Amino acid sequence: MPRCIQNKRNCEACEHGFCISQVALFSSLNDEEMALISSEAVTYSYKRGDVIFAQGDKANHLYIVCSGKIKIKKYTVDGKEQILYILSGGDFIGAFNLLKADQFDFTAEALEDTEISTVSKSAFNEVLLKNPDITLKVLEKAYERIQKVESLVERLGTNSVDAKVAGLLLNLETNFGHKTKDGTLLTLSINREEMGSYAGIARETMTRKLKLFQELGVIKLIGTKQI
Amino acid sequence: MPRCIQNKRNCEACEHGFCISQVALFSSLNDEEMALISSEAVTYSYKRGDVIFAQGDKANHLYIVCSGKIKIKKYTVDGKEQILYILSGGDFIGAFNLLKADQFDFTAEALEDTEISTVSKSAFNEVLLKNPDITLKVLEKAYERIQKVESLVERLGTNSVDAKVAGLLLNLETNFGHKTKDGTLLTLSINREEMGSYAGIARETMTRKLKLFQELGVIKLIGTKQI
DNA sequence: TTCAAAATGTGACTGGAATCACATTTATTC
DNA sequence: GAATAAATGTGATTCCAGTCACATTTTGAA
Repeated sequence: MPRCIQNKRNCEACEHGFCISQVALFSSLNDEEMALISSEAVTYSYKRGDVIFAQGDKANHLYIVCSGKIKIKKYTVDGKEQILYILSGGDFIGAFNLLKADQFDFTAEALEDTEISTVSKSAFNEVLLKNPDITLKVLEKAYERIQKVESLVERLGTNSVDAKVAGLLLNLETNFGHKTKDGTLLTLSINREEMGSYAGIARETMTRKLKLFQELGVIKLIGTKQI
Repeated sequence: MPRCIQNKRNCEACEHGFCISQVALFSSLNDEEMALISSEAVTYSYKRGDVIFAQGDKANHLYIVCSGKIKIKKYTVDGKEQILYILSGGDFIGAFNLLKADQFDFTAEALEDTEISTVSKSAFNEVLLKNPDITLKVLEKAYERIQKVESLVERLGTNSVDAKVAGLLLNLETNFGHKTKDGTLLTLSINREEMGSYAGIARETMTRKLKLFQELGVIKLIGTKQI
């Protein structure tokens, strides 16, 4: 069950009551199935810093990001936070351990004002059984996630901190950057601490490396939120 | 196409011509489907150090480890090798990017004498289309892989090198350890360099930490290959 | 069995990131 | 808009893992 149930309600952004339209997974559903999921779905609102679910919580729902951004993170044994993914509109989490209602082994936290639709696994499974092709789409998404986290391993395995920062910037650029006339503009929803936590380095080091990269002319910092 | 085709032949370990029996994925197949895959499958032999496939190779086959062990690794931008997984009998790789015949983004190398059966993706897909329940099993395996690599991220994100080594040892213990009367015996198929490459630290540091752990009485080194 | 090659152990050194402390800037709340 | 809290920048310091060099052991091939 998601936290912050005080804001339980339907999604305002779309006609289905929740954001099916945004999720590629459900694009092949017919009206009936769409209705089934819609009737089951509940949307919640979160503000920056709100915990959506935490490591150890029961994982019996599927979480779809309608709008905003969230971070998926783990805590290392020495208490550091390690970010695994940053999810935005259309992304979902909690769908891969289909039938097993086991526990989350990571925490999800909102990075900005975010709307999340939840669907119970039982409803999701019901649709899945009738639409085997959706299983294939889920598998595709699982593969994408594998690729993402494996390349994160590659970045974390690097010794050079410069390379870690560069890798992070490239990753953020491809996922969240917008092309403009003078290069790619990246509007950050994460602070320096979180950038460090994603790249596996300390906050201060991130600050210093970004400054260094700017001096080298590779990037240009606009305020503290845009690159 | 796998490398080392000089040893192309059928698997000696089982009656199907390749090691279907070992793979949980195929346990629900009927004789006909079993025959289809078997007729397509080809088994190859590798010795320690042999490359099975490399980053950039065309990924149009599924690789099943019949016996032995292999490592799946990436190279970081600074040229270091980073191990992602160690696979042993019954494990497989190359099945998640089903229809896409794209390129491998990692390298597979034998850690010891190893037999690998390969099945073309087209044959695999054919069986998959007729057996939707196998897709679910594939998804389960994908989820297992996600969990493995995500916990690797957690370990690599740790600052404490002691914790990295401890994490590695626990991981190896659960996957490859054998219980004996005085604790768990771990027979290593990887050397100190590779242990370091899995844990994200240098070879010399691994040597030193193992020595330290032994002095602390946490582990006992038997020769260089058993813990 | 011998010899060469690979793996491991070990000391010395160094660099650079983590950490700490605190000033300064930016964001939030009332 | 003022007050407070959070985020960021920055210097100083420390420490420990990476690196290099080389001795020693183990392995494997001839």
